[in-house]
Formats: sequence, C-alpha cells, structure tokens
Amino acid sequence: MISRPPRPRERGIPEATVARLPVYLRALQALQDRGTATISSEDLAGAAGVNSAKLRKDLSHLGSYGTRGVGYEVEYLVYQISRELGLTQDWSVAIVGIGNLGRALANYGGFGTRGFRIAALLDADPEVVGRSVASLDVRHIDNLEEVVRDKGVSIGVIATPAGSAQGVADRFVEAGVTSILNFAPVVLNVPDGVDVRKVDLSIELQILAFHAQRRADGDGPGAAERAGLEVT
Amino acid sequence: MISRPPRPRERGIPEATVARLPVYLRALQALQDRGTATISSEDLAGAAGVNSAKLRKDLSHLGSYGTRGVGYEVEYLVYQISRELGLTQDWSVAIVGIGNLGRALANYGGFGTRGFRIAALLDADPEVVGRSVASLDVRHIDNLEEVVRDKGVSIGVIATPAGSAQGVADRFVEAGVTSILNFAPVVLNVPDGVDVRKVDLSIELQILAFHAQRRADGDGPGAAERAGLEVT
DNA sequence: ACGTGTGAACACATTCACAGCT
DNA sequence: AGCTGTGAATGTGTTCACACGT
Repeated sequence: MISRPPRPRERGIPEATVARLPVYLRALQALQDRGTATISSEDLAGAAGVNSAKLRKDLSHLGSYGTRGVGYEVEYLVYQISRELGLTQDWSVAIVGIGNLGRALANYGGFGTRGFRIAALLDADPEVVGRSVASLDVRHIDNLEEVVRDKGVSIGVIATPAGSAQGVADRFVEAGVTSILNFAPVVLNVPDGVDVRKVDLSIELQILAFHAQRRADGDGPGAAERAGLEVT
Repeated sequence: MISRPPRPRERGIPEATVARLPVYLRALQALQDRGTATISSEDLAGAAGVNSAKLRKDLSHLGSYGTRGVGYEVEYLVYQISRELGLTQDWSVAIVGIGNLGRALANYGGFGTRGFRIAALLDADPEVVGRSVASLDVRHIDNLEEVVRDKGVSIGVIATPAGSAQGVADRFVEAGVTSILNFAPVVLNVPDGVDVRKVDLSIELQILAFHAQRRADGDGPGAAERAGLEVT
C-alpha cells in the first residue's frame, strides 16, 4: 500500500550493506509475487542467505521500517530498498563489445526487474556492426559519444577483449559516463569521481581453486570452515 | 629461474588477500611477458590498482619473498602466487546451462592463463544437446554425475535460468563437487563444506545505480568520495 | 510475548610509519 | 640509500544480547 510517512533516513550507508540490499530486494520481490504481506528478519534473512542480526542492522541503516513484535511489511520494504538503490528511476545502459558475452548481457532480460534499460550496443568489428541483437542494432564504436549524449547513457558496460577495455573506458569517461561495469580482465584507470566495478570470471575461479586446494591439503583442521561463503 | 628454498609459509591467508592475489598474478604475468625481472611494491601496486602498503602486507602473508632495497623477483613471485592459489595443478570445470552466457564462458579462452580445463558442457534443452560449442559436444544434464566422476570435475559452473539453479547445485553437491560458481540470480542452499561464489549482473548494476544516485543527490558534500572503487 | 533496533564486544581489513636488512 | 616487512593505530564489518515498543 506504500502510504506511511517518508522517513528522514541517515546519510552514509555502509558499502557492505549496499552490496546486500539487491539480494534482499530480490528475496522480497519473490515473497511479494507469492502474496506474502509481512516477514520477520529471521525468515527474510534465511531467504537471503545471511543471519538475522546482519539483516536487521542493514535495514536499520535505511530507517526504522519494521514493526516490533511483527516484522516487516514486504511491499513497503520493496519500495524503500528500491528507492534507496535508485531503482525508482530508469538508468540507461550502453554495452560495448558484442561478442559472446556482450550478446549474453544484451539478452539477459531480467535486468533486476526493471530500473535499467539497454540504450545501445556498440562494437568495433564491421562484421558485427549493423546486426540486430536483442532487438537493437549494433552500432559502430565511433558513435559512442553521440549515443551517450542522445540516449542519456549513465552506465557503461565493457565486454570487450582486455586490450580494448582501457580505451573504451577513457571514451566513456570523456563522454561523461561516471559508472562503469567492466567484464574485461584488466585493471581500469579512471579519474576520481568515476565508479568502476569489475566482474572477472578467472578471478572467481582462482579463488575457488584456492579454497578447494585448502580443503584437499589441510583436510583435517578447520577444513570446511569457509562453507557457503559468497562474493562480498 | 625458480630455485630458492621453499619457504615455511603461514596458515590462514586473509580472505581479502586471497581475492587480490589473482589480480597481482595477472599484473606479474604481464610484466613477465614484457621481460621485467624485478619490481618494487610501489610499481606492482600501481599496476594492480592498490596501494603499496596493502600489497606488501598481502605478499607478507605468503612469506618473505622480496628483497629489501630491491623489490620482488617477478618470476619467483608468479610461481609462489600460482602455487598458493592452487594453479600448479589443473582443475576440471563443468558448465551447466549452454545459453548465451554458457557459450560465452565456454569460449572464454584465457581461463586465467591455465590452471583450468573445461571438461564438459551440459544442458537440459534437447535443442542444444549434441551441438558442438568451443570444440566440445554439449551433453544432456542427465549425464552430470557420470561426467563428474569420469572427468574428475572439481568446479561446477551454473549458467542456467534462476529456476533450475538450485536443482543443478544439489546434483553437483550430491556428485561430490565442493566448488560452485553461480551465475544464476538466486541464493543457493548448500551444505557446509561446499564453497559457492556468485556472479550477478543485476546486483552489480544496482550497486552502480546506488552510487550514481548519491552523486546526483548530494552532489556537493563528499560527492566523489567513492571514486575508482572496485568489487571486493 | 514477540521481534525489531541498537549499543557494546569482537573480528577483520586497511593504512601509517619506521625498524631492519641489502 | 632504498625498499621490504611489520607492529601499532585506525577504520570497517559482524555478531551478541537485550532493552524497548507494539
């Protein structure tokens, strides 16, 4: 029903909390779809794979949105978290590098259940430019600045080979894009004020290998200690 | 030249350090390719996008592999980090879900410059089963247990739709796989002793949106505070 | 009676700054 | 003289346990 008075809300939500809010949001949306109206921190924590104290502390950073003795109203929490994450507005995304990965990203429909809109697909390869992917024409990378301006792109996704990534990042930054999601296996250099996040398959595999080796090595003392751990 | 005496090496490398070792390794391999023999913490830190104190503390957890007044021998460090991460042995990987993303993963050649071998591709869709992707035949998911056993799979990659992910995870676990990399947007439930890492596009976008909104909102005070931040 | 919200204790991670080795 | 390795200081994140409101 989303009708309670808007809360004052403190500044400065911890980074670790921000990283978990999308997980809570997804769990809440699933509950909403199932028609659940209210949920306790214990149950929501279970669905999100964290412990309940952490969940309560996280939510407390957004304001006092629960009811003691009862729990949280699902619909209201969905709204509050969405608003906090900036999902009540639409973000325009451009993807550069329409190889296998770029295509996978372009076709990935459920972009967090709304909040994001793919505005353009760009590539340098004349073989790829002009093709239609996910009902969008792939345009040449030379149009990057124009596309960013005309479509109001605020998030740039880099899915190019490693060698091209820094150049694309530079052009994004130059064009005024201050949020970049990088899938290329390189460390990007960007000026202050630009926010880069990276997703790196081989790093994740290497971390898994490290723990797997630990389990095989030591086996005995404190072997299964890191069970169920997730990316943080 | 890899010839110095093997160091004792302490137990228990901090998780945050483990997550950065692959980044250092990649930077070092690039240096090695360029023929650099020796590097200071300052320079390596620059290449890896961290500060030098952090880099030195990280490396100190592996042992005393530097030379005061000089720096680190590139080749030796590459070897030590590789060994620590378990990359001196080969890990057999099975990918389940050969959609756009699964194909992208299968074709992603540089699997951290060796250490990982794709042993099998599996899918439930009869339309996809039997096709050849990245020079491997896609096999039906029903063969999961057999493939895990026969190919010695130790890392399972889940690239299925959200609805199928938990079922696949259960089968991996049942078959004895204790390392899982999950690309499906769900929280996986696994028993203790199983290590799950997740990669989630929409979570990354939502975190970017949060910071972008902050920059737009507050703008003035402490606006560009989170510049250049990366996934940790 | 129940479950949230939160101070206090603890654990982990980063940064500083310099002693100690080459 | 220069750069590593590391204690000490600081900052961040997690968990505990219970007071408080409903």
